[in-house]
Amino acid sequence: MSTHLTSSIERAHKKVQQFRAREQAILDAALELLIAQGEDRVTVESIAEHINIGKGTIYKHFRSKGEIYVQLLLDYEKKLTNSLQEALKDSSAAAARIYFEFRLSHPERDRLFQRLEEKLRYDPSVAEQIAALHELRASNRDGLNKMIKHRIDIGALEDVDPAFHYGICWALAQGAVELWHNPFFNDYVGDKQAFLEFVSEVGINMGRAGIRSGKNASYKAKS
Amino acid sequence: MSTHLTSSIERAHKKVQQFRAREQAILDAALELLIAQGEDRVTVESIAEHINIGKGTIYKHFRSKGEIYVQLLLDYEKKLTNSLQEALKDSSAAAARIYFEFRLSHPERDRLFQRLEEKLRYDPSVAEQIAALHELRASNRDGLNKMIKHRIDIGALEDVDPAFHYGICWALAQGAVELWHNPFFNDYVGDKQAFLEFVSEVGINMGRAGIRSGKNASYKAKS
Amino acid sequence: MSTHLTSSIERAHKKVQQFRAREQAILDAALELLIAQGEDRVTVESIAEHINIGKGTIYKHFRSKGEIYVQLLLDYEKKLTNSLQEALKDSSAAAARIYFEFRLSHPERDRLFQRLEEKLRYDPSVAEQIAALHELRASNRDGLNKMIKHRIDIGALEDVDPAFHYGICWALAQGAVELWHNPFFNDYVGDKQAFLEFVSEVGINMGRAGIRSGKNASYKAKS
Amino acid sequence: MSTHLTSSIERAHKKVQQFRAREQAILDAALELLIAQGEDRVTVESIAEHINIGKGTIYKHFRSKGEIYVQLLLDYEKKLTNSLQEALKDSSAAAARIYFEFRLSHPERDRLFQRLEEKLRYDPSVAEQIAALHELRASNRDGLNKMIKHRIDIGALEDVDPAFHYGICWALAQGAVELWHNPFFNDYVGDKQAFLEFVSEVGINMGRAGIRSGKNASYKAKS
DNA sequence: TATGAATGAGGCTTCATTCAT
DNA sequence: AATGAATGAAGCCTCATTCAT
Repeated sequence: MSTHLTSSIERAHKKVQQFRAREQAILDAALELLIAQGEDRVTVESIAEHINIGKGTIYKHFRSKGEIYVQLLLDYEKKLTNSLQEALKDSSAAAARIYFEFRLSHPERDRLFQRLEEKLRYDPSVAEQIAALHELRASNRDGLNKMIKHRIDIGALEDVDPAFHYGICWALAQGAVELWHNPFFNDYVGDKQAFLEFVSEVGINMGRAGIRSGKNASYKAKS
Repeated sequence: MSTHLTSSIERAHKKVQQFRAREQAILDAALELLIAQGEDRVTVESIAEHINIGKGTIYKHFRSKGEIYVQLLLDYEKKLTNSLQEALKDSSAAAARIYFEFRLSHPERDRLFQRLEEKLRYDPSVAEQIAALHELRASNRDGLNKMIKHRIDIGALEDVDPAFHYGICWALAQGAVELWHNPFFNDYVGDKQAFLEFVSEVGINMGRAGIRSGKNASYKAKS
Repeated sequence: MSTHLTSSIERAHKKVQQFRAREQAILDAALELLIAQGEDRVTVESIAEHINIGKGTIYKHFRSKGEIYVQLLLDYEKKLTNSLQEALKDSSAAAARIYFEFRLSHPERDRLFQRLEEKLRYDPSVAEQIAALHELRASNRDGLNKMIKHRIDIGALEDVDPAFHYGICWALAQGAVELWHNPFFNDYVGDKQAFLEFVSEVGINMGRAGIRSGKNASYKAKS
Repeated sequence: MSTHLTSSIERAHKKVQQFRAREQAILDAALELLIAQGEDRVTVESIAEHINIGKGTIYKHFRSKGEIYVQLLLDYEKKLTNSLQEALKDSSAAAARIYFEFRLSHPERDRLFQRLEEKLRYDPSVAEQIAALHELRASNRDGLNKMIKHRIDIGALEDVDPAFHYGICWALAQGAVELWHNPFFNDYVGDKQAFLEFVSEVGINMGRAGIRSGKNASYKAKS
């Protein structure tokens, strides 16, 4: 009886595990296809076929196509959070480096999530998860912000609104990612990998104090 | 007889003008709706309704939905070309400023065109126009390139592959545009306009010689 | 004054002539395009463009696209009528030869008209003209019929319902025309022209008395 | 357990059968409507409505409207193949009789398929199936050809290019089928069924040696 | 629970015909 | 009379989601 009970529990446990695994398989398949084919060409059916399950099964795990995508967004943001967490412990510029490296190491992925988020931003059926995503991102931002402030205080960064420092890093990373996918540049920039390194380098140094000329511009923080 | 002839010509002329005007109305409506609703939510029918014409009328002016979009792309690129032409006459940094200002002055528009181009890039039905677009852009790029080279020669810009300078400007502008649309940032960066100015400022100075630390990185030009 | 009047009449006359000529031009263009492109690919616009007139002009001459096509049908049938008229004066087999030659000399045209007629057969807007067409054809048929009867009487043709003789000639001509357009046969029958000659030959002799074996079949006329 | 398994398999089997049945229902509905209304008036929606299924369902079974039609073509040609196979075993004229009977027994169907094939012939989306169709037909043709050759050798058929014999049979059958649909003839030929028998009879005897007069025509095989 | 057949709203495009100039 | 811009019905096809088994 005891063995029976145990095995029953075990079986149930195994089932739960399988269920979880399948969920992950769906997410992996979706991500793979999204990167390979673009956001507009992936259908629920193609995801199901790619992992040999029925289309209906996907709807046992996710309430809509959108929910698959938000989940991907959340997972991605969590990874970034984890990477930053460590680097933010001291207030060095290390976090900036991590940030750039994280985003630029897989430009296709990064851009995909940008696009995905746009699609979902005003979809009421995933509003809740989008809110969770933004919360996560706010925490990352606040961590970086704190670091930026500290570096402004010690004179390492120019004294402007810390949001500007963050924003410009975001923008440069974002732009580099877009550029990566632009075939027009692919034919023009010879060594794309070297270029991304260059971007990181520039990005990390971008806000250093004393390097810009427009010292009296309106956006300067009033000391 | 002569007046009659004249008025006949005039009438024909008027007709042509009206036709052109309608074409422009379609383009304007398309642009307006694209910016307001996003690329995926605009239908041919909605464009037609927006200016109170029949769906079929649009196909008198454009062979496909895609052709409307390419036309918008071309018009935009031509405007940029005109703006740059002037500034590129001397080889100062003025062109860089123009470039940033042009792209950042209407971020919604700029981003829209980015997205549009992606959609059309491999659409065989507009391949020809896309080629024309790329030609135009290449000429802009070459103009900027020449200016960059000159500024490297006089020591004003760091001596790396000129494509890198161009690329990083493109990327920063691109990223700033994306950021502009990110509601997450909208809530965070207080004065968005000031931020864009900051971006321009940083962008223009980004590649100045002697301001970065990573002097021995692989991407440095061998002197 | 008289000259003035004359020239006025002349001008009016010329105008009428031009109008007629234009009508013929429309018909010619339609026929040409129909043969070149197939019945389903010809549009009213393409006809107008082909002769450099406005689309609307066509509707000054014909009330609908269908009316253009019926007119073509009628003209074709009239030509056949004229050709037969002569040959039917004596009651020799000459008419049968003329019939085959007429239909097989331009197989594309013949088949086109077959198709056109099908399209129009139940179009109420051209019912009247279709009736006229059938009347014309009936007169041709009756002429042939009379000849057939005579040849049965003199023992030159087998004694079956004359309609059968007519029908089988029609069918063979029709079939040969279809075959002419079948690419499957084009690759198979080496000398298409020779084949059509063979068809004519067989067709003319098809109903000769005393050559078939099934003498007691149900369709035999009871003598 | 065993019963459970069995019933599971049975259920799956049943499902497959139902799917097949529906596919056949679509084909049947399409055929019925095509014959009743003509090739140009049948829409995908009308087919769906006719068997009370959704428009989209049809696209689970066929990739395009064209694929429904090719399937009909293939099924038809296969039936003919089966019928001929038997008759071609000996080299008598039996196959010719079968051929005529097959085509003339359902003239509407035969003509429809002719028309359908024309429509699809250059549709790239069904090129593969059209090729299969032609292969099937070529095999039928070759079978008949062999029989014809044999009958020429034994002096039963006139010594002309065997393709001519085949072609003329095809043409006569084709023409008879066309005639069957021509309302002009419907009013004229009293007993249509008897007429078709007459056609068969004539067709089978058409090429018999020694019955034509034009013995020296260019198309004659040089003995 | 897993399945995949069924659904139908929604999008793009064509073209005969009308009508104001 | 000649024009050609405008129209909109009609057709094909896609795909997220539902639901019976």
